[in-house]
Amino acid sequence: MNYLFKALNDETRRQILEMLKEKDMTAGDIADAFNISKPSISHHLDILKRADLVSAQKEGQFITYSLNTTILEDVLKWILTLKK
Amino acid sequence: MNYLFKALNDETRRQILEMLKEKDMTAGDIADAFNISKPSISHHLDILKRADLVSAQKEGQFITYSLNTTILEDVLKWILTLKK
DNA sequence: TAGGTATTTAGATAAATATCTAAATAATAT
DNA sequence: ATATTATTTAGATATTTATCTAAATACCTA
Repeated sequence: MNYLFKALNDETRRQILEMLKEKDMTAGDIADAFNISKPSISHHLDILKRADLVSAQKEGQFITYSLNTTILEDVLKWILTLKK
Repeated sequence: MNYLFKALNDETRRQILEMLKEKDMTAGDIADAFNISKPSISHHLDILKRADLVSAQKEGQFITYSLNTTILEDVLKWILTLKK
């Protein structure tokens, strides 16, 4: 739960998730969408991956990232229990 | 949205919300439930208040905090849009 | 195998944050 | 009025985190 909230607590990472909602993207394409260095984006992707919010598929030279929404169930449940 | 996720990104603060779900509590009672100094808890309560996740009612010498779940709708909506 | 492209890892740095103690504020009670 | 209790504010510190540049790794192609 901690990892999840940590991963979601960053505007850049949330935007990455929103982009991946539309379509799978390579690390490079994701990085190009931001005014942030590739290593920094790589770090953000790593955090998202550790939180299981995205998955990575190596395709030759490229690494394609996909959104994983199943883990979001946990957040949803937690919030819903608060709302009684 | 940023404030909200920031506020939720802390185990202590999430526990406070869970406690307030059960019943309203004074700052002191909340602080007593943790192994953390009162000023630190006061700071956490301030962050929750700024995020509009709790409200505070002054009752004489005491300040009673209550959970405010309406703002959680925003988080729910954001997550649900990700889930398509 | 040599060179190019995609991505990550390593190491450094500045900013944000959680925590503490001490002091300030505010209300109550003697 | 003074002391006591509840809470916050101020200031300091250690840890975490987002970012950068430079270097390493991995794959592809000629």
